Amino acid sequence: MEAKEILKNHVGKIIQLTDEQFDYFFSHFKIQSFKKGQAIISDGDTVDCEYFVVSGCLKSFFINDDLKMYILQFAMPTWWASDFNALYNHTKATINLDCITDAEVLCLSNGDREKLCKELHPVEHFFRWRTNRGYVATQKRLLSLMNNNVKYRYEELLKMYPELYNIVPKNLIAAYLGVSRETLSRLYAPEK
Amino acid sequence: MEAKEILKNHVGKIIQLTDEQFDYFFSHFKIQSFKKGQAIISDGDTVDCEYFVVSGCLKSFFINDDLKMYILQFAMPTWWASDFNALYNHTKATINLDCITDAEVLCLSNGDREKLCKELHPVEHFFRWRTNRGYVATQKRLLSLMNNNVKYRYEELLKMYPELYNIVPKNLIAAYLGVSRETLSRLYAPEK
DNA sequence: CTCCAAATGTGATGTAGGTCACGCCCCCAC
DNA sequence: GTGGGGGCGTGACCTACATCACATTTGGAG
Repeated sequence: MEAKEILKNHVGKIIQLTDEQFDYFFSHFKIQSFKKGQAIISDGDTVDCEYFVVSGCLKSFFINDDLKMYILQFAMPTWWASDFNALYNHTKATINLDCITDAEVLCLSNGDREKLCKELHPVEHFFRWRTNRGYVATQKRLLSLMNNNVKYRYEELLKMYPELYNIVPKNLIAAYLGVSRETLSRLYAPEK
Repeated sequence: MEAKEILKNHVGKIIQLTDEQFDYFFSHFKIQSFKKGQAIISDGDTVDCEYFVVSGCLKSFFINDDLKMYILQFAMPTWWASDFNALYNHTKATINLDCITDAEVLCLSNGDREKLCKELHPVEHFFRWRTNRGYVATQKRLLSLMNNNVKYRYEELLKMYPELYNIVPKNLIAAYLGVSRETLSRLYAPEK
């Protein structure tokens, strides 16, 4: 399916736009292709865009002073990713975004999003809906991190996103769960 | 200051409404007063409203099977609180909301919020802005929970919200940090 | 096919924070 | 005043997970 179709489908689940409106909306996106391992946003960058994933898989992550990586989000097709803090507040990136697999994305600048939200009321509604979902999901993850052990969190993650199991190496899963790769590896080790 | 003034000030920082528009907006809110310790939302309730804090301090929290409490949010004046997951998705509450101190709130129903968002484009913009802030703040907290130890998180919290130190007992601070009250208490114990 | 790097498994040991138990203080309701 | 419950400190011990070290497997580039 075409990138445009995928976006149209996705947006169409939440709001109705006429074909002309959607064409206008879509005209603000730029399609970009990236190779596995390629960086889209790096720590310290100026962040101008958010990215709608058409194909492939991205990760957004934070690297701490000890070079330990924590993954904020895996972004699969129809997910949106960026360093939203830097994007909204016009600060330098503290979050990295790169490609776990080859990927195609649709790129929308902060300015164009705000322009579109102003011009087309339904678009503003769409982005409110999108952020609501992210907000609620992040709150749930925060609670799960405090309340559940690694094994439970791992199984929840795989239940929610089974496709990750095949695409994403375990060390990255561990970095998402906030645990060392060794501990994750030992979860299903036979009793000694 | 009047509840209406406080809300007007808060909303006015983000969007411009005419006086008539704001009066109309405000007419959908109900003011409510609660006593210290009183519950606003309890686990299992149907959740109809979100709450804008005019005075006092609320907490939203989750209780797990072992009756351990995890605090999602302290809500001070001009903050919004609810079980947003239940509210948006029309499910039963899994999050509780109650009063740490006597409190006055402005209550807005889910239906009225959606109606206002539809009728007044700026209102939709306001709520998008509000959720964006919550989303970004929750992501930061998630990273901090994975990356920083208790002492650091405690000091960050007090730096960000110094007023909590005087209002909120330490066992609740611990429940926010995701740590036992004993550990929090030992943070500044003299070396043995 | 071959080789190297990335991914993964696993043992030994260290440590932050949890849990349980107990005691004190303070404040407010009666 | 006094009794009781909430808030808080602290000792003893426990546990989940981190860290370091090294071995083994695997898959993709040449």
